[in-house]
Amino acid sequence: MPKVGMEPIRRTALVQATIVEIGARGSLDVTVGQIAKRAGMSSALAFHYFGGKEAIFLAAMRYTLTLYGAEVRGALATAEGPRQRLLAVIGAGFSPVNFRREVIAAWLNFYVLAQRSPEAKRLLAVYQRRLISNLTHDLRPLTGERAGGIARRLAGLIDGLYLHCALNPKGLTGGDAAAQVRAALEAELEAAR
Amino acid sequence: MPKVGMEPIRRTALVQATIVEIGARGSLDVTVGQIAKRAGMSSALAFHYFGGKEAIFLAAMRYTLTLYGAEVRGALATAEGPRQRLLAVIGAGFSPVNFRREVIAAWLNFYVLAQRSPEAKRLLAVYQRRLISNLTHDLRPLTGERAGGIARRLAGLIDGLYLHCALNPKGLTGGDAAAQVRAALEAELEAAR
Amino acid sequence: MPKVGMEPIRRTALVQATIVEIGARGSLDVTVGQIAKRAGMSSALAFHYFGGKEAIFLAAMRYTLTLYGAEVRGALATAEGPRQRLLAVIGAGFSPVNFRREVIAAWLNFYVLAQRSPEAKRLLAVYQRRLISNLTHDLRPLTGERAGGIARRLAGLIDGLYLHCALNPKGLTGGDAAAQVRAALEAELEAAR
Amino acid sequence: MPKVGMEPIRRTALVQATIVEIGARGSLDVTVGQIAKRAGMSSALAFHYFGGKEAIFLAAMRYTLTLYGAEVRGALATAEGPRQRLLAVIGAGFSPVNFRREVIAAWLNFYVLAQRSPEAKRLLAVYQRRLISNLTHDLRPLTGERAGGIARRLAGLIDGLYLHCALNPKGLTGGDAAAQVRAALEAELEAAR
DNA sequence: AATGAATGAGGATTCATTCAT
DNA sequence: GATGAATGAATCCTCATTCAT
Repeated sequence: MPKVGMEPIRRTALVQATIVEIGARGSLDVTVGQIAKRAGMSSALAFHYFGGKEAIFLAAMRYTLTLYGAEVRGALATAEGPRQRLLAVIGAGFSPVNFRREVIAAWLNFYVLAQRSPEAKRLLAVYQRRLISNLTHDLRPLTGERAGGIARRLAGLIDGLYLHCALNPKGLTGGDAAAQVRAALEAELEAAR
Repeated sequence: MPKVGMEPIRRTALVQATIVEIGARGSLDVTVGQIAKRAGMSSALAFHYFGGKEAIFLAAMRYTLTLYGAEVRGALATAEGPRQRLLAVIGAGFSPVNFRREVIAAWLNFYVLAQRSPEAKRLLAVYQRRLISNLTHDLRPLTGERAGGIARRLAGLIDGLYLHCALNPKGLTGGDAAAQVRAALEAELEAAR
Repeated sequence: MPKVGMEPIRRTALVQATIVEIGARGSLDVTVGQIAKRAGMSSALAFHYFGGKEAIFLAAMRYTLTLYGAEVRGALATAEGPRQRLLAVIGAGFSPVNFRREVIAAWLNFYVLAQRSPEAKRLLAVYQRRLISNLTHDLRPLTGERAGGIARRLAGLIDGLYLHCALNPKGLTGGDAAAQVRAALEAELEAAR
Repeated sequence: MPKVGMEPIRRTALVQATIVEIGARGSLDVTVGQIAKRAGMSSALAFHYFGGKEAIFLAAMRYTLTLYGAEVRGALATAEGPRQRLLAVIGAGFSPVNFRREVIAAWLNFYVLAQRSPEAKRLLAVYQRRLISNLTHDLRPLTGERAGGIARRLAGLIDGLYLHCALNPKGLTGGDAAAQVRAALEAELEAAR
């Protein structure tokens, strides 16, 4: 029963299905047919809306990064003072929305995608730059010129813990991981005092 | 002209070719034909020796992990005292042998492989456990019961920096990365004092 | 904004777009979507008017043949005497209207279409019969019973020169080609004297 | 039962099957699967040996042109004097080997292929050049400076008659067609006298 | 030991065509 | 009258894997 204005609905369905499929199979070896099926349509329609598999992947990346960005902004909105803001930024990455099994697996595979897709690379680079920039901004009042280095280390730790969770989803909850990053932050603040 | 005793030579050639190919393409989407060609033999022979593509990948993982393990042991052999030993463990991961573009890309893809191959997962888990165990062992005399947490954070940071290098090989040298981990170590030691 | 009486306009637009597309791509591997797009409408509308791709092609053929026929009739209208009439028939095929790159390419592909479509075959056969009949009619007063053979040869030459132009549009202008046919006519007339 | 040295056999089988299929369907809309099936192998093997559909088509063209060229050379070998040689060249194109339904249909489609494939275009151009050159060479002693024009007209007529036969295989035998070209030759010689 | 030959299965992509609005 | 939505059926091409030699 065809209708008008389906495009955004279909696109969103495909993007979400893509993340789920990548998460389920743990790799980008996902067929457009699988994605389309999970999204409840034919693969031909997926091609119609996205033009190609790569474009679907990139849309899924953008969607994920947008979700993450929204979470960060939301957390920052209510945070007061640098310390609270740092905790907000850290917590956002491990919030239930972002720290789901499939999303984590998708992240991992976005790094793989970035190896061959310049646009994917660019998107990840933007994410990293923003994260480091956010952290640096709020570390500066607390740690002065050390802020940049600390931010880089915290960002590295965050991504590393994501990697560990991609390997062992059961072994490390989002709360555990966030606690680890907070502990690292405390240590760095302590050392910078 | 077939020869005897070729097996180990062929296997090694294939394993190294596998790492190079994964590095070159940035993903596990590497054909057995490509690997075999780079190793200078027919794909049929690759199958003869390994029995399947998965087995080739796993052999490449074991090879990489073995190399890494040897580097760690070598560095530990000459290190004296916990602090030196910690620096040795940290440095091993960023030594020129291990911190090469293709090896880093291969590592990333081993995490992907681990999503679908239990054996790959096991190998990576062993690696992580050993790393954390090594770090904990030498952190204990310096930080007591905090050692476990710190080790986990340092391990996470190490893997996270690998991830960053997989994304931007030019932006972060092995030396830079190692310095970051050492800085984190210093901060943790400072805070634990 | 739908209007009434659009049918003939739409049909003509589609038919002309078809010839242009066949000319541009040099083959019948033209999608209905491409044709419809060039004609400024959706492919669904093209189906609405023609019922199928084959019918669009056949309409394009009829259009082309009609144009050609009109050119011939127009040239004959002012020609006086058999010789003038022969030159008129010959010239019509190489007139600027018919001897355009895309029309020539379309002709070639109509021969291909005729291999599988009986209707296309019929249309081309009618064209050939008329051409030979026209030539024979005016050759008779000049060459008597030899007229039929000469007509067949002139017709063959005309189509052969079209073929050569389909291959190398730059190498042979319409004027050159017409001159060749006229030269052949002169030779035949000379020999028949 | 795999054997060694199959490549030339397979290639030839595919090339011949290609001509038959193009002839049977009357167009280049032939699937590699159909060709491979008729040649008695899987389509994967066809790709293995040729690398792509286009390459199969081009090989079929080269095969056809080579066959034609051999026929011409064979006929010229026993011909004495310019007139005999001209008749030999003319006859070769309509000999039973070349003037078969499927070969004629293939020729037609090679012209279509030439619209999009530069290599196909080149091959046809070489064929035309050789034909005209052969004819000119033997016309010169008989017709002097008129030779070039006559050769071009005869070549055009030959290709045109091929086209007519592609349309109506029953209506014009190879013998009829050859007779027409010979008649045109006589007329030109007569007129040039 | 080594490989050329061979294929089945699968996957991205295209497209003619249909249909509800 | 007109179109966006939708898909089934191809089709090209790839690739892991097997096998006879």
